[in-house]
Amino acid sequence: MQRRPKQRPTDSELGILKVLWRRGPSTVREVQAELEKQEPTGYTTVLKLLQIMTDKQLVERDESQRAHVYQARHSEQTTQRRLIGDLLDRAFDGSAAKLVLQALSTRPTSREEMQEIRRILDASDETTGEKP
Amino acid sequence: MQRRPKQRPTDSELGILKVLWRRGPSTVREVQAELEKQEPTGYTTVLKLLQIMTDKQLVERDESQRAHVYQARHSEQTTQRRLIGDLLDRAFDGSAAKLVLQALSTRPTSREEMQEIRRILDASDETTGEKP
DNA sequence: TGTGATCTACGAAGATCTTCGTTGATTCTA
DNA sequence: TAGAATCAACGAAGATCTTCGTAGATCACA
Repeated sequence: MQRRPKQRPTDSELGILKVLWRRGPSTVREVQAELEKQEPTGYTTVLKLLQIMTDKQLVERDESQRAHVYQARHSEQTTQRRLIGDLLDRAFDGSAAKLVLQALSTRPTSREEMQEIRRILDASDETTGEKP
Repeated sequence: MQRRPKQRPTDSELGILKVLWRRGPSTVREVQAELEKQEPTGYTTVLKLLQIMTDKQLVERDESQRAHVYQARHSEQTTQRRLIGDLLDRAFDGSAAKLVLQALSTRPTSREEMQEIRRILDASDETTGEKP
């Protein structure tokens, strides 16, 4: 009854990754202090999660100091893309366009951001060949 | 140590919802037969999941016949929006634009779909006031 | 009518997830 | 140098997730 090892980070793991992306390499204590600002989080809870995340290859551990230093193994952007790819396959038949349309109609988007999206679309046009 | 009841469907539950969206109201047997096409899935496994999904309010059950008939409680579009909103909050600081940019740079998008996205952007422009 | 097929309900096993207490080692400090 | 603080490691508890076996009710039909 074994399940395929899921590389997708859980909610708690994602919370820790966010801290590591923001702070860079950090000790358990430092991560715990950051998380504590948002909601009560025990020290050993964070430690255990980081140990599990090390096993899962989500983070790397530097044991050269007594207080081990952890850092995210993949960048925020890479992780975001994986999460999107995951969601695409699970709920959008793999169509990025479907997801984009839903996303745009769900949340407010600033003018600058919409311009940026247009720029991406235009750039993509050029690579695939623009119509005369 | 109780967790907040998560309304987000799990992967297996999403698989069942997909069938219900495609087929409409269905019996356990019908759902199981559909899932079976993709991978071996036991009858009681599907039954149990549908019972749990009934408790979670993900589906509605019509017990007027011996073979109960289940149907999705929320549309595919509504569920997709919830999943996006969830992902936005968990990994994109709530910014739809960030997600859209990553999605577009991750998966190939057809010309027609890009046109559709532009149309959405333009329509959004009109509501917020176009620049002179 | 009786036998086999089909259905729901129930519980349990094994995996994963999250939290936390305890232990023993190391470091700091009065 | 003795006691306090800090650290990693470990295990366990309780929740959720997924799968499946079994029991009991109902139905089809020979």
